[in-house]
Amino acid sequence: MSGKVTSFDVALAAGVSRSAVSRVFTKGASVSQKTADKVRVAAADLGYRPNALARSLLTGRSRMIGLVVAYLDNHFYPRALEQLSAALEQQGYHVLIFMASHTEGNVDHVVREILDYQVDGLVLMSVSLTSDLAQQCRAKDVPVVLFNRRLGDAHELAVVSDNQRGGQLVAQHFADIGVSRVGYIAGWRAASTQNDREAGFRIEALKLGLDLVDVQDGDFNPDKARTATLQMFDRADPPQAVFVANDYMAFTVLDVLRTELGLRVPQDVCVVGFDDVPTAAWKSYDLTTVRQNSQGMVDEVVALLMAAIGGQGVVAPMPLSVELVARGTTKRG
Amino acid sequence: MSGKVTSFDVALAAGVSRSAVSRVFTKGASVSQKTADKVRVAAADLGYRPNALARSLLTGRSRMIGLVVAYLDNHFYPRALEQLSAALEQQGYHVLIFMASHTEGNVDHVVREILDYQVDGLVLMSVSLTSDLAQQCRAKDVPVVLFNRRLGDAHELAVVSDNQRGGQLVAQHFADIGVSRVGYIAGWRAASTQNDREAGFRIEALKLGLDLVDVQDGDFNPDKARTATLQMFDRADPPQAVFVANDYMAFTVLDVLRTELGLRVPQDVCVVGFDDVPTAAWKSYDLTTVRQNSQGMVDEVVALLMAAIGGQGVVAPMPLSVELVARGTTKRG
DNA sequence: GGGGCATTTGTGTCCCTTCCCAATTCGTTT
DNA sequence: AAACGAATTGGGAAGGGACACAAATGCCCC
Repeated sequence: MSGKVTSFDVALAAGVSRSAVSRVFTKGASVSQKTADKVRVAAADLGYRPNALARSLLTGRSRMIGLVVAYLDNHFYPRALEQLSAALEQQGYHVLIFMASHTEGNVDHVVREILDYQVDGLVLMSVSLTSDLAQQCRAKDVPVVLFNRRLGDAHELAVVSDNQRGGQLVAQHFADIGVSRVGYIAGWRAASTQNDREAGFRIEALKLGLDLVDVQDGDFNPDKARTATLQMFDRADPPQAVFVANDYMAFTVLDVLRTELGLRVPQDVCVVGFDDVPTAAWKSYDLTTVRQNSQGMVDEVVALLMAAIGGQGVVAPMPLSVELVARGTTKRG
Repeated sequence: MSGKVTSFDVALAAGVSRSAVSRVFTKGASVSQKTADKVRVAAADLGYRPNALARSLLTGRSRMIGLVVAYLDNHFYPRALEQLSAALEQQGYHVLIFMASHTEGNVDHVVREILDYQVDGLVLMSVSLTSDLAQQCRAKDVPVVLFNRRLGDAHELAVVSDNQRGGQLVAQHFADIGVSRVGYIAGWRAASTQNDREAGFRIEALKLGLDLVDVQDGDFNPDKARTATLQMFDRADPPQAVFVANDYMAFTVLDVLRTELGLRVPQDVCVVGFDDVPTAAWKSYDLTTVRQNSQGMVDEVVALLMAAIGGQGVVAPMPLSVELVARGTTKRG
């Protein structure tokens, strides 16, 4: 029976005006207790709920945040998504999501579509934006927050971990456990996370006198990581320890080392990943890794969004601190 | 400069009326090539894009689908989410997502909020709805599709696999590989998937003369699954093979068997899961499992939604067929 | 009881588009 | 060239609700 109940219907039933109804559902509006009750009864009776679209059209705020996410197969992102969604819901925002995995390179197209829905802000998880479109977002006053990626733009809002420090920690850990010949399996070369992790690792390795035997490209892709691993160990003096640019690849690396190459971890070779996804703690992998504070990153993203939407000038925050979690894949002796 | 560009601005710039502009952006409207060009140039010039909210308000279609998803830590759902999102995007729909993991029991509240945004349809992934709210959705003419769960309502739209057949396949597989004493670690007892899998397994096990030594509750929760496993194997004659109600728990079961109980899989005990999530194929687990055709399920969901939105009467489809994928955890001899 | 102030209420116009309908233009036919 | 049907165009309304403003009511106190 309640096909389309409008504020007018409720007003009629409650014997008040449309605005009275509106005010009852608008926080902080001036309504007497008596009318509020009348309206609320009538509304419940008719099953009325304000039309969020109509409201948004008028207020200019949709209370929707657009989210573009690329890799849900990397376990880091489902968790981040879950946390982000929860944090935004708590602020009364909803998430309009878009999956970019299959739309390689052409994220602009989908971002524009999301923008059509008048989202109040945009979060990009490991996805880039052309500076042209970033410009448009700024013009439309839609804040854009990058999650787990920097592009290097001057006034971009990016939330990242201290990836360089993470790489550094790995090198130190290698030194601590007494390995000297090390290898690195890189992520996607265009990603700031990859480059920062590598830089930190290289610099610290050099400082500690570690011998970086080999570096291979893994592209944050398990298949590539497999090839990279085979390549890296197809030599007389393979590394004693491998740093893999993220956990997702590290799992494959471990599988290849054990299953295809018949090596024992950590006795024959040590492995360290990056992210500390839940799977890393599973006993079959028990992977030593650098933990990203994903909840902290998400909180920072939300804080940034809220501030920007509120019209406050915001600046990109400091990189979040990371910590090395030592597990079985580097337990020697 | 393009703070808020409306169709009026474009009309002015192109020297036509608002309606002309609208028609250019409405597929299948009658516009001459000449005006279309003029408008398009002006629009591109000003950076104009139609306001999806205003459009929806008028047309009564938002081209948004509400999605409520509970467990993103179970690897089955990120993949399903990715596929669903992709399939809907292809149909020109967008996904308004809501995470229910933390909002135990009270999904009604969030569904109502999503409904406020005038979504054209609703997908619930392993989440239930009170019949009261389901009634409201029907009244509002918003189709609700259940993914991977049945509730048993007469005219509910549910997309599920043939879970009973899946349980049956597992029992047959156990018989094939020559084990007779078997165990079952159950999922959440209120879930139709759990009950169907168990029923199929029990019936076929009985038929084949397998001895169902023990059944423990795992609640689809790895922690519970750990306890369940310890319990199940704390006896003189433990099962030779265990069927676990989903892969997500099965991984933990494998870890417990190997690490905590020192058992060899498959030599000492065989394990079979359900879902065939990507992780099941990873060499460290190499888990025998029942494959759910997740893409097929998603396609069915989308087809159902599109038909219902299009006003066609729709009925719940047949359960999708499953297949047993034999891997290392049941490779005996 | 009336003046003055504060609170509550209703009216009107707007948010941005799409759709309906009437009016105009175009192309074609006899 | 007139006439006619088809295609295109612009004006006005509506969709559901919020906000500004003016009107009305309530309240307190002298």
